[in-house]
Amino acid sequence: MPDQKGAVAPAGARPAESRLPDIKSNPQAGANLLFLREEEMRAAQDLLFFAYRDFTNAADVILDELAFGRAHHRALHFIGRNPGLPVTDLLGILRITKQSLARVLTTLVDDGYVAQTQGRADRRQRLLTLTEKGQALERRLFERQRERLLAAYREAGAGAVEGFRRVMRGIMDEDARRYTGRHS
Amino acid sequence: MPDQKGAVAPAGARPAESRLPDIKSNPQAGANLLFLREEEMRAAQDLLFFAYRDFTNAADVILDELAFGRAHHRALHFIGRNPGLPVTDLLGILRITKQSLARVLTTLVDDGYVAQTQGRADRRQRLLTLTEKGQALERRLFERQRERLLAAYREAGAGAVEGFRRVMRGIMDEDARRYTGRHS
DNA sequence: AAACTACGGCAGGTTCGTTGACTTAATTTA
DNA sequence: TAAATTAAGTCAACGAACCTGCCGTAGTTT
Repeated sequence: MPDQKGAVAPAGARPAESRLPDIKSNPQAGANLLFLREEEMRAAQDLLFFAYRDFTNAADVILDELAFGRAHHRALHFIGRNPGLPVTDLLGILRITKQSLARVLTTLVDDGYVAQTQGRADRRQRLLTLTEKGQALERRLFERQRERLLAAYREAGAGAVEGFRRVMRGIMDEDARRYTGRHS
Repeated sequence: MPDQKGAVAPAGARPAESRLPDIKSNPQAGANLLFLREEEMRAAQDLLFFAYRDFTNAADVILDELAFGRAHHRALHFIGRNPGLPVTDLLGILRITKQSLARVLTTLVDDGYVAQTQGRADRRQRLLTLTEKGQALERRLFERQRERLLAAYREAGAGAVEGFRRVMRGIMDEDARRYTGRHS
């Protein structure tokens, strides 16, 4: 969408003080700008849908092998990234109910991918960690997504990546912004 | 993650030709760079999860009112963006089965949000469009996501938005890249 | 001692995705 | 023109992953 403004208010066609499009003095240009804004927002909806769809899809081949779903992958990812995470915190990250998490967590623990250890400070807590088997699986899943991401990052360049990060963090909730800030 | 390279190879500590970290001559720095890369990729997984989670969530309040789900929203969005879209094309965009789509499409048509017209060139086709009621609903849903997105765009700035676009398009599949290119 | 919290589990329900088989109508191909 | 293919719809059955509401146990806080 390059330089649509120029098409609406070509330089030299009017006195100097109205070279930039002005919504008040030129309702036509204002409407046009609003339209561009709107199209930009809708295009972003597309971007989020397709990028998320294809990114998550990348790991599905491996998950299918093991009869696991994406919920299992999400749990593995966040436990791997936060060793010793209490169940309540994981629930807060995933924003699902205890029962939904229990279903995937039970199978992950039973199959030896995730270990639970009693909290020292608060013995009610079950702190979650990946076993070696769990780490190995998480790594396999990660590798698939990594390829895709690495290619995208390399192609886009460092500046684009920084912009990507800024916009993505702006889209998410305040608490998620805080959480993602901890890691960087 | 600013300027970690400087910490590994401080300027002036070595002859000029090795100021930039070199994986071959300095395996320690190489391992460190690989680690940074990996952490960067995992951080991106977080970004995609949280941004998508909170972005899609934004419209849920309205969907709940009408007893619709996200599948309905996705259909409304892509039909609204592509008036006269044949069913097969919509299936290709959403990457779901005919039956999954039929379930939401039937209710959308029955409730008067979506209209089907017979294709002129190929009369087997049912071309999908939003009715006025459908457009109004799509707009309401869109407004919720728009606020969030607009704030993120405004905060991040135009350069960051361009970077965001580049990375997102890099993550998605080839055909999705082609599709998203059509609109811009 | 009472109230609260962390975790687990049960019962039952919804949304949204799946496969497979079959029909109708229209188009394309041999 | 007959046969094959395609667009769309439909039925039955299933599965993944979410939900609410309720209860129990153990540990912590007030």
